[in-house]
Amino acid sequence: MTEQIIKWYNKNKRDLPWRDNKDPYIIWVSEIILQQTQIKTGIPYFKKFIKKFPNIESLANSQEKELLKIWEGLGYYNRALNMLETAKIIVFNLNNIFPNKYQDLLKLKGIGSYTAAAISSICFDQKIGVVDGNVYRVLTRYYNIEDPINQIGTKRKIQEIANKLVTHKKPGLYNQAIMDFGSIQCKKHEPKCDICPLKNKCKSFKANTVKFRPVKSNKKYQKKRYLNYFICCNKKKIIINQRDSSNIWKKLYELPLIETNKEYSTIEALQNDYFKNKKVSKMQLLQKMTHHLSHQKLIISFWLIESQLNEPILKQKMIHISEIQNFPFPKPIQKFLQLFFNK
DNA sequence: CATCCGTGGGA
DNA sequence: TTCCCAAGGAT
Repeated sequence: MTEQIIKWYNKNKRDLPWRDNKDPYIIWVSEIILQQTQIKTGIPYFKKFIKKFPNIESLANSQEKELLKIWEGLGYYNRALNMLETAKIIVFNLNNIFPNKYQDLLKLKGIGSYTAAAISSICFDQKIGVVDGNVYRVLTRYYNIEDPINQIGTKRKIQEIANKLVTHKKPGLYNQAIMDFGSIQCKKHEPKCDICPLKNKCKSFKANTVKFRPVKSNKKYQKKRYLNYFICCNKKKIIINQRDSSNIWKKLYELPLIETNKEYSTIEALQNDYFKNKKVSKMQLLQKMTHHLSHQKLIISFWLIESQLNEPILKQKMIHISEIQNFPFPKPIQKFLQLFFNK
C-alpha cells in the first residue's frame, strides 16, 4: 500500500507553498494554520504569516495583537496564542533549537499527535504516521473499519496502523502522500474508486461500504446565544473592549456587549430589562445577524446608542475610527464595522 | 472522555 | 435551509 500511494503521489501531488521544505519553522506554521482548515483557505494566511514573521525569532518577539491581526478571520484563535508561547520557549529557553523528536514536540503548546508526527517526519525523517481527517478516511475504507473514529480506542488503533505503514525511507514524503491521496483521490464525496490504484485491496470497496466510512458516533447540539453589541459612536470615536481567554474569540476585540437570554427586537424591552436606571437618550437597532460557530449559534443585534453605557463595562478603550483596522475583530463584528462605516 | 474552540464551502 | 467537516488540540 505504501509504495502504491507514493507512486500515485509522484504523479498527482499538489504544488503547495510549504512543500519540498524541511525547515521546521515553515512546516510548523503551515501545519498549525491548516488544523481544521481547508488548504484553499490556509494558503493566503500562510503567505501573510511568513511575510510578517519570516523566522521564529521575529515571531517570538512579536506582540499578541499584531499576531492576532494576521490571524483575524481564520478562527480558532488559541492556535495563534499557543504559537507565540511556543516560539518564545524555543527561542529563549531551548537555545533557538527546534525540537526534532516526536515526544519532545508533543510537549509544546498547540502541538498534538498530528502536528508532532508531521514535523518530526517531514523535517527530521522520523517514522511516525500522521493521522488527520484524510488518513482516517483512507484507512477506515482500506481496512473497512466500522469503529467510530471519535472514540479514543479507535484513534489509538488507527495511529498504530498508520505508524506501521510508514516504511518508506522518506517518512515525510509518504505522510504528505497519503494526505493528498485522501484529499484528491479517496475524498469524502464521490471518491474516484473506478480509477483507484488500491481498489483491488480495498475492503470497503469490496464490501460496498465506501460511502459509509468513516463512522462517527457523535451528534452535536448547537447552543444559542444572544449578543447585543452597542456602538457608542461619538465624533468619530468608538468604544471597544478586549475579550478574555475564557470563551470564544480569545483575546480579540469587540464592541461593548450585553449578553441576554433571549432575543430583543425593541429598544423598550431591552432597556427595561438591562438598563432601566440608566439614561439613554437615543438607541436604535441598526443590524441583526446570525453567526454559526462549530458549537454555538449566535444571534447578534447591533444597537446605536448615545449615552455611553460606561458602568458595566471594564477594560474599555476609546479609539478613533481610523484605528479600527489595527485591531483584530471576530468575523461578524468585522462585517458590521465595514457596513457601518463604509456608508 | 466529552466538549469547547471559527469560518467557509459543498451537498 | 440545514448539516457536515476541513493537514486538530486543550481541558
